[in-house]
Amino acid sequence: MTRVAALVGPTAVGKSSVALDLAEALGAEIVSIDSMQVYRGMDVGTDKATPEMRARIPHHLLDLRDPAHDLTVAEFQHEARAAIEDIAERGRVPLLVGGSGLYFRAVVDDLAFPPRSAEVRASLEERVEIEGAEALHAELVGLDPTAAAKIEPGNARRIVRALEVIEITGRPFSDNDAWDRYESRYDLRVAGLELPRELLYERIEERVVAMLERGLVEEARAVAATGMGTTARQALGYKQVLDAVDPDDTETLADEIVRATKRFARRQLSWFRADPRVRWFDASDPGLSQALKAHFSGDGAVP
RNA sequence: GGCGAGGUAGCUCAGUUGGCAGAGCACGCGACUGAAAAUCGCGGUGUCGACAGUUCGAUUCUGUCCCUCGCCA
Repeated sequence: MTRVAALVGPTAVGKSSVALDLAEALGAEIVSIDSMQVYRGMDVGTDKATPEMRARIPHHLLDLRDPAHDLTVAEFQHEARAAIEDIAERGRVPLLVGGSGLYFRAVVDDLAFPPRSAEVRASLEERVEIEGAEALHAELVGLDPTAAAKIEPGNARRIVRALEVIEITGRPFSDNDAWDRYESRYDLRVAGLELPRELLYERIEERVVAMLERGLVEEARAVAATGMGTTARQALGYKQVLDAVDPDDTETLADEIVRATKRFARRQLSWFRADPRVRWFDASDPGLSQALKAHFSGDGAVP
């Protein structure tokens, strides 16, 4: 089995800089597990690795698409696995670094993503409009009770997807039981980075201010001018810039981005906390670097 | 100093013809199957400015005081 190391955690804990040091120590190359850094031109807002960092350690899965063209989880899964194989074949260690929970599991676990159908989806979405999400949820209860039990009746997005898959594949949406198993297809070792909440929030605030200073507003407008798909369009920071009522009111803008980012960080944490494979490390610990190296190069005496 | 408006959750405010105080946001927790930086679910917020009076019962009515804002001087 291919040996894979992973570093996960919420935004702004300091994954990227730790990753560089770690990659050097492990003889690793970095595979970004980030749903937004795959878009070209979205650099300051996604805090993408700089050219200097990339020169130091090769980074994969960055700048895969123009923002106008959405990249799906399934495509990401495919590309990331290819990168992992490539790195391993060259005798180096793939180091996965990022905070996109679904993308992480898509790459590392045997999750299958049934195809999509624009027509089926469109008709389902129309029905949500007229009948309401609850009605479709009721229908899902009849078709796939297991899936229905796990999806809230108000969550139109997930209900639509479940019904779409059932219609396309003719099988229950809940068939994909790999979901609950947390069994990686690789010889995987995961480290999670965390910080006391207050500190994490402070760092988020500082980071947003820094992004604004580095020209987030200009970047967002430039990218928007060349076109943004639905996915890129909702990226934190970009969305707030583009939706701003008063573009000159930087204070309100910064405030909104900070709030959204904190909310996001919480959701990231709740995602990774649920993964039993993650071994947590305090990012403010002076001995962090040492501890991580020990964790990844040790011979498997992991919890 | 006079007149007016107001003081209720961390914030913005709603409300109670007198009967256990409620929304949004924030915050905490959770779910997560081709948009996931998405989408959705659950949860607690409290001397209702202070003191006195009326009342079985006052955040609500009355009085005094304090504070904030606006206008006038």
